[in-house]
Amino acid sequence: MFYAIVDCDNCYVSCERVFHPELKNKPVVVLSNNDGCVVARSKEAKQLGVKAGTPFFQLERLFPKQEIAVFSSNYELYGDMTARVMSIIRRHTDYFFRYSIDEAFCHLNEMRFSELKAWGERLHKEVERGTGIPVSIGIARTKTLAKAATWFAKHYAGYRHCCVIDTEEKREKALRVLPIDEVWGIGRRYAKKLQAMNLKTAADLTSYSEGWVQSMFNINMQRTWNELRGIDSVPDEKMTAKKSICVSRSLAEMTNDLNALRPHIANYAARCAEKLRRQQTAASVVSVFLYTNPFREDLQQTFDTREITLLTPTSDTARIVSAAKECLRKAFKHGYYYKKVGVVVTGIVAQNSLQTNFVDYDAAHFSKIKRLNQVVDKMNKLYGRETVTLAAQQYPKKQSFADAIRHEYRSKNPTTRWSDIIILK
DNA sequence: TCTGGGGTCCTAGGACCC
DNA sequence: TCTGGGGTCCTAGGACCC
Repeated sequence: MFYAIVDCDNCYVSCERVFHPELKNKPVVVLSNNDGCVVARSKEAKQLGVKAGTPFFQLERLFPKQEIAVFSSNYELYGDMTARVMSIIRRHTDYFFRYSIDEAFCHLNEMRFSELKAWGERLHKEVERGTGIPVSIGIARTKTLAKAATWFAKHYAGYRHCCVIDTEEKREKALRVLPIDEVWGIGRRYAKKLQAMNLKTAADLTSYSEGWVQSMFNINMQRTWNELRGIDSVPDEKMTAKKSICVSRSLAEMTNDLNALRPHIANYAARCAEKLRRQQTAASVVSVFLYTNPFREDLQQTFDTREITLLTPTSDTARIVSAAKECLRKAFKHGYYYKKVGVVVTGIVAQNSLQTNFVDYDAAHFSKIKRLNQVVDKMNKLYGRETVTLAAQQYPKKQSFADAIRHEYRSKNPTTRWSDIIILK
């Protein structure tokens, strides 16, 4: 069996470019929420030396002479575009699962090199034709090697967007070229540690014994070591079922006002409930956290969190919002300026296997609430996200959830918003 | 002035129990 | 005077991913 990983190139930038073809071959970046820092860069922006995570306010100072196109992040657009990419991938394989917003792993049966290569090149073409988004494809016997293959597909045009590692010779050659810090599973910290020991490529790592790797690092590095040697060690299940759901934001402005935090927390809690329902699960623990701004060294710092365990797991918006509001009230401390706040739900179970607590359980009420939430989800899907909300989710001054954070350079939503689509007569 | 968001896993150490 | 030992559970912190 082979794994293929299909990865959208510079995903957010590619999504924006579909509707701005004039930006092809130009430096483009996409910013995080609040227009905080750079989260996606086009190839040209990378070549200019724009680093991931650069704060936006530094960009102009660092690149005064360059014309760089800048977009605020527009997750509605990226979600819709990548869903289209995924549906095309689905048609090309018997089994696949989404790994992140812009990546999917596929299982491929035993095929010869020429067939694997042709499969990848065909998929690339169809995704590009169907969505306008370029993808890179890596194929190998383990997920880590497939990831390595996509690195080659992206870095060498000769692979025509698809690199296959199907023999021992190719595996060994690839490892000798792949820099240690490009290995999937080795981040900045470990890369530094390995480089300090004079290990520079993936092959340098695999030349050491498993015992050495285990004693110097941990079980994760041992898995990576095995995967690089061609032994499948990262099971699919490890990467699918979600154990927690979190919705959080940095606020546009710090606040020490409990009332100002309430609508934020209510909205994040409501979004958690929606996510639970979408994946047909329920949660039994609701928690809220409040951070001050770590960059403001002149101010007192605090990290406050509270959680509540519900008698029965639920995905009901009203229930989760009210629990979150209670957490907020208990966690909040006067005299601190909070900057980042969020809601986390854990203790997640499948909705159809709900362990109900009989003290808390009323079948008729339960099914009413379930229907209510279904109707709300449907309306919000049809007419836009905040068509129906709880009063607690309302911001003063009729702001919407999306307006409550800064998005100065946001593109329109040509694929999902009625108002932006030309109506045919 | 301005510094993202959403996840997972492992490990060490403390609390607690018998 | 002398200060057990093993198991489990929880939490915080640190590492990783996109």
